[in-house]
Amino acid sequence: MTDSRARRSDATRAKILAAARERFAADGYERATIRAIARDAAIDPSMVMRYYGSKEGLFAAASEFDLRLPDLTAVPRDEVGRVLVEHFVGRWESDEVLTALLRAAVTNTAASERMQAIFREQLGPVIAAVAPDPREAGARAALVASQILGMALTRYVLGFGPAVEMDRQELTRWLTPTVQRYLTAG
Amino acid sequence: MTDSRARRSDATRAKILAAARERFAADGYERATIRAIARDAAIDPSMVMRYYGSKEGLFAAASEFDLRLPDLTAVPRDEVGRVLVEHFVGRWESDEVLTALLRAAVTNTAASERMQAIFREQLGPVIAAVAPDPREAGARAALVASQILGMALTRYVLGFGPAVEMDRQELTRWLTPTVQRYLTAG
DNA sequence: GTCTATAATTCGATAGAC
DNA sequence: GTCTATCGAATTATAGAC
Repeated sequence: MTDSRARRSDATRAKILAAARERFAADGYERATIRAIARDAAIDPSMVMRYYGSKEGLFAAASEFDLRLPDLTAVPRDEVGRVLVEHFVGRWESDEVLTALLRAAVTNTAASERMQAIFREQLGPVIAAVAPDPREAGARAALVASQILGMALTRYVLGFGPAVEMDRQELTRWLTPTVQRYLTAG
Repeated sequence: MTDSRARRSDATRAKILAAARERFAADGYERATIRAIARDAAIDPSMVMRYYGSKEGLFAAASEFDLRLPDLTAVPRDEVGRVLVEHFVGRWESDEVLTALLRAAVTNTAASERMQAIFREQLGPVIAAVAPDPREAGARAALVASQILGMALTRYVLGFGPAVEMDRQELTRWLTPTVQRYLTAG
């Protein structure tokens, strides 16, 4: 499995996925065409179909994502908001998959469900561990998602002037009390 | 200008705009086709082109919008957050243009600029009138937009379970302190 | 594994009859 | 004002040569 053919195939697959993430992040699901992705990856469009079967299959492969959330039970209770906000801002700016997922989720059902699954399955349990009542974890996760996704929408997708010009520290300072309250307020 | 031909023309235009708003709100800019809009309006697709010139022209006409924001200077300072949140939630649920604009703005530059213009030109001055420092009005408007648009995204566009199940009162109760702080905190 | 060629759709937009 | 017919372009996806 480590001969030259397998390695070449893996490299091609990786190049396709990298180009796909960029295009889906920049253009959304419909406008990101297989042809453009193949052009960016410097390979033939038919190879994309060969490896991933369809445009939907390609998106599914390109949008796998792990939030890598920290364990909030190891954080002082009055610091969980700041820790979570800083983690999300850093995660958003270091990986374009989240932007691709957000842009695609608005018009593509599969992408929307994946986004929902990420917040429910990855953020939900982390919140359940620190929320006053674990039964409210879903609602609290939705509130956190509304502010985090709203920030990402205005800053990274729509590019609203003042939202883009804000530096990370100022942004974190504003969002921290909001998320802290959504996590722990009674 | 009130003869039968002019009236029929106006009625046709109105039907087209209503169908366009529905389709743009449900499908976004790319997936909402002129053919589908014309089918919904029970007219010929070529009439859409005749009246609005192009798909972009149709979207521009269908997405004109007035937030109808209240005058916050007439509201007690510690109530501006609640008033603004209640107004936005009501506005969002009574007019699908905002949803159409949000869905289209993610992949269409013109829609994104229009959304930005709405928040800058309509929300900006209202905030400048109540913010501690009017020079911060842009940043505060962006923060309010991030929470309002994020709520709309999770609740009306993505349809996250817990965000949809929350009733208006509960939603308002959670968002009010956030917006109040973005408006008036020092 | 990689490519050419093309099928099969679908779209926005136009021309022109009535 | 309304319609039929169609153009030209773009897309996903497939078939098959090399």
